[in-house]
Amino acid sequence: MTKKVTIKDIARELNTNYSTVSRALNDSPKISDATKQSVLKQAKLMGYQPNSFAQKLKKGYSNTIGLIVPRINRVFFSNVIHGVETIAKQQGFNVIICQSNESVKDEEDNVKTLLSNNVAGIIMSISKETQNESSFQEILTNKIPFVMFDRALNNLVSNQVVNNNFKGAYEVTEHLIKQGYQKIIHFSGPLYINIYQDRLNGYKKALADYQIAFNPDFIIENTLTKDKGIAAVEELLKQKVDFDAIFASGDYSALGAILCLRQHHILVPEQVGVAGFANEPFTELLDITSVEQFSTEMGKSAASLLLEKVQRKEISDQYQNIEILPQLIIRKSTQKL
Amino acid sequence: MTKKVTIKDIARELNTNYSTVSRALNDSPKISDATKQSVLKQAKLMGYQPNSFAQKLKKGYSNTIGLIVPRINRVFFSNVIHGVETIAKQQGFNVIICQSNESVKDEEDNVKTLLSNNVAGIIMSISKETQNESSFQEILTNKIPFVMFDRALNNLVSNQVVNNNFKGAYEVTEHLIKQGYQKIIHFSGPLYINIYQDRLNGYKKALADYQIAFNPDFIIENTLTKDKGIAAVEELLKQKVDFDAIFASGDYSALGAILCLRQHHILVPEQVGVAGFANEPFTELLDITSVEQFSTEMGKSAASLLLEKVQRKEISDQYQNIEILPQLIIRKSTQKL
DNA sequence: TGTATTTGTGCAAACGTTTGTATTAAATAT
DNA sequence: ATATTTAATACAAACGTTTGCACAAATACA
Repeated sequence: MTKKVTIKDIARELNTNYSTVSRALNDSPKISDATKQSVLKQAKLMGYQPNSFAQKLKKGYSNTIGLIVPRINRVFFSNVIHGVETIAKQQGFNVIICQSNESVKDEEDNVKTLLSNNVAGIIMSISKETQNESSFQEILTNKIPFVMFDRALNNLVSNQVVNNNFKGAYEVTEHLIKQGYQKIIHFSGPLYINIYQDRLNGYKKALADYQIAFNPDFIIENTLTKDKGIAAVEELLKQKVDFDAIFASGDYSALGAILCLRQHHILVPEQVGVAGFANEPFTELLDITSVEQFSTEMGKSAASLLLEKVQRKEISDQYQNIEILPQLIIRKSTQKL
Repeated sequence: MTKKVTIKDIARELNTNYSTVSRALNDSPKISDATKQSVLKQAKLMGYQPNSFAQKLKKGYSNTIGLIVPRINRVFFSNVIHGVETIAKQQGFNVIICQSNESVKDEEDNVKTLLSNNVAGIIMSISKETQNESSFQEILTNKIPFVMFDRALNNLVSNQVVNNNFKGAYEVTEHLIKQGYQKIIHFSGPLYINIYQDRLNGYKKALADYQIAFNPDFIIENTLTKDKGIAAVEELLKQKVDFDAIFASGDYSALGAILCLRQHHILVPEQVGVAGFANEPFTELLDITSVEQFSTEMGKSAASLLLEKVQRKEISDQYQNIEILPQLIIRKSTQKL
């Protein structure tokens, strides 16, 4: 580990004072162009790299923001991270990424780490375990800018960037109806999670708007995995339920449904239309209708919102609530016409 | 932003010197238990958070490592990140993640950022553009521990964690042969990239070992996308090439091949067996034989290796080369028997 | 009782910057 | 020519820690 070059070294070499070097490097108007040139040249020559700790210590703030996600290696979240990174970098900020592993305890640790790293602000999506703000109370009391995305606490007023799940579900259902499907099954996720509740509501509203009676038996609540999708269709067929479409609140269960239908030689979309939700990469590959959630956009929005707050040092009680409009992606699996 | 509590504040409150407070917080043996107690109590009371910049400045090193990947939101890389994070956290290190966006220039910027953040070491996978070490020369001259993973420069001696692509390809091919396939097409990626070259070599070796003549016409070099896979099969059928299996060096092109074959009512695996490489999530969903690369393990290995170097401050010329053994995942798409 | 040792604490320098103020030299005004 | 302003640079303090050294009090040893 060779000794680091400091501004003092440069100053010594140039027979000048290190404050001059500092100002020259920061392009201060008090320094003549000639010296700026020579300092810059010498700095490059000696391979000078500013010591960011010293800078941050002196300045009292860092150009770093924190990002807490439940899991880094999930398509949705890695896209959000990508979005956050993009905006942050544009504005000269670094991002420290933490994962909570869906655990409240880890979440709390992450918050501590970020705070002692003096981040300028924090963006987070809470873990599935998180029921209240105790794990990130310190953010709130420390009063640094804070933005929640996707999953948020509904009883906590804060800056938020969330999806309009209601609308997404409404559009899927509407599309199915317009394609001529009438008996639409809905695979829902656990209804205590608000996003699934919202989607169910969107589905109901669309039915109502098109004068289709809502049938509670058509709601199948499960965990939306591929296997649950298969099992659900298997059961429907066994019970000889009369249906002509499935709107699954998650892509994996939509896939399962399709695989099972195909197994039974039931044509998709001709006999049964199937749509998912989330626009997982495989839906494109398999031509499954789904709903794009613009995860990268969500990350960008969250970062923009946070950095706006950071820049103007406004920790006001003015909270902002940004809604991302999802987009229906129509593919073969629902195109009967 | 409330004023931060410092050790001086604590010292003042306790009518003692701040050096005593510092030592007490660091559990120095020179401090009596009584004072330690009272300091700790007071620190908690006042909500003290150490200023990590001051600490890092003073200590001259940080418990942070840098990670540069081409893209954060790729399944492979996000898994690697996950692995790195896991090990780093275990050992009390933070990770700063950067993405090069497959650009040499960004790569260079990332290196600069990381170095000025005084990271203790750097893990990276080079961009597709990167042909030599110029973009990260500074790491080498600064002599901080450095580990490359997956993509590495073949003419640069360094610590590496790479996949044994040769073996992976060999096993796929061997498996196909053992299933009774004899006329095996190989979709290869660009052969100037070493991983594809390695896979091709593995394929050739397996053929040789099982006394199957190598037919150069069976090698189709493209970019391994879904569309290229479709196009390639379309062409094979048009040319009436006699083949009974396809080993694609990437999963997407394997998928394309399957979709195209299905379109032409050719049964997979009965008439044609198809295998991919990388074990992308969708291969499991669609039952496509592929090769697992243990990306999370790769991240863990890279992090362990780096941290080992970091801990013992050994920047010796002793480089380590860790090989990850890939695993053939046999699924329906190649199970003729 | 006096000296040596241990134990705990205080003092002050240092890490590498930024930045307010002082100083000098040059340029302009009187 | 001298006084005044301006421009460029130098000096020094500060950011919040860690840590070597000095010191005082308490204990041990002779």
